[in-house]
Amino acid sequence: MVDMMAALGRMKRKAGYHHGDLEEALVQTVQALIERDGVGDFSIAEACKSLGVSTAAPYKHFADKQDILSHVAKSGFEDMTRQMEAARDQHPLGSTGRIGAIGKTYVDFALANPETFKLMFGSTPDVKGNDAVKSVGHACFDVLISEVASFIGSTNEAADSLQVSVMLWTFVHGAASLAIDKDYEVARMDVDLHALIEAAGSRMLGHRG
Amino acid sequence: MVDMMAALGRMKRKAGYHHGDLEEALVQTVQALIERDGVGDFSIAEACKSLGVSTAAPYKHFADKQDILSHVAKSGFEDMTRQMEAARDQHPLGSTGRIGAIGKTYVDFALANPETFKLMFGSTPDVKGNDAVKSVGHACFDVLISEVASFIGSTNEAADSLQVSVMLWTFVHGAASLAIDKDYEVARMDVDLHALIEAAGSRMLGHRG
DNA sequence: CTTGTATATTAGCGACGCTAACTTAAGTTA
DNA sequence: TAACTTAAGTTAGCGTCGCTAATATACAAG
Repeated sequence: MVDMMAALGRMKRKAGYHHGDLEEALVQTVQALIERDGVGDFSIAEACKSLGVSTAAPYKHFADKQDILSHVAKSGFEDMTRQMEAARDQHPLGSTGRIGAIGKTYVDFALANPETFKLMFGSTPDVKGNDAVKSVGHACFDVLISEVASFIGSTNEAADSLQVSVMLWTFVHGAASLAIDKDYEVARMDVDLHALIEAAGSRMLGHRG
Repeated sequence: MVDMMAALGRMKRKAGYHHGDLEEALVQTVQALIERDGVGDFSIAEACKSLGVSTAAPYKHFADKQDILSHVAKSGFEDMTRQMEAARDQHPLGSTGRIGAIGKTYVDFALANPETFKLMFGSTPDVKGNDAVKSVGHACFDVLISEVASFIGSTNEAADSLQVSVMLWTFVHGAASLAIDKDYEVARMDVDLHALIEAAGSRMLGHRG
């Protein structure tokens, strides 16, 4: 018993105190469990078991379950922002390709991390109210919004760029949501997501009707 | 004690057996609790308490919690379908007003029953796999899809009406989702939903570009 | 080496989902 | 009406979970 615990401890210890970095390890483990079981069905207890710590240990690092979820959501926004910026930067300045790349990355992130995506944009009050989450959320939105704004703003058509930004975000978010929830499948529609987004995007960025 | 129980029983008895119609009462009570607490936080136990039955009673009518949720989702689709048909029928045949009315009802239903809406379109496998839910879900989709199809089909533009249907559904679903999850607010955008939908709808039903 | 603090443990409470065994009421038949 | 069947409810209890209190332990600093 003591031997096992000591061995486990050695495996996970990296620096500092007993576990090493239980806080970061918990966020990663919980994120994996959320993707496997869903936000509603995962348990902190299982995360503890797989990390070899007691079920009381997390409460030295987090206030409660919602607090852990907030950290997972924050990490998700950081990842998403990085991916959107990288995709955007592969297209020349001022081109519509930059906007398309951001939108496609938005959808691809949702498909790759559906439950984390739902956590990020769902309405759990404690997560949404968290200041750190709000902050990284704004940074993430700004990548899309400011890109659209700069493109529309540099066009001779004087329509408000904010309205177009909202329209694009709305559409891309709807596509991501219906795709990850398998609603297209349930409605017996097989949808080419990237083509769909391109078609809608050109209508919204083109002449107004 | 016996008096209390007898009195409670009398209050709720309407027809048939002990409670009257615990099955229907549970679906309604659970739906209300879901709207108050969210799909993830409500409890069957509280529904039982408020109905004056033991916590074991529900399992004479439902297999498990997911089964109750499926019945709530089914009821939601039935309500939504009725509302969409009623709104559609207030506009003349063949007009775009019929499509707009359906879309607006979709969003209004989501705003009025946000947690039920998330249950209906979220990806809980047991709920989505339920045959009764699938059936009423198809009926609901068909109201929108067939209306769009009949409008586009009667137009001289020969584009596939299915693509436009998908685009409209996607947009309306995104607007509903971002609105009920308060994501527009978090991104500091105040959005006039009906105007947004009208603007996007006219772009999608208009000339392609 | 002692002291202080961050980190972890054990033990346990209350709520929940669900089951097993039992009781009661409603409907059926003689 | 009395006996039987079955649907609908009860009580008791198991295992899991979120979270807390009290306690132990490892590291850091003086």
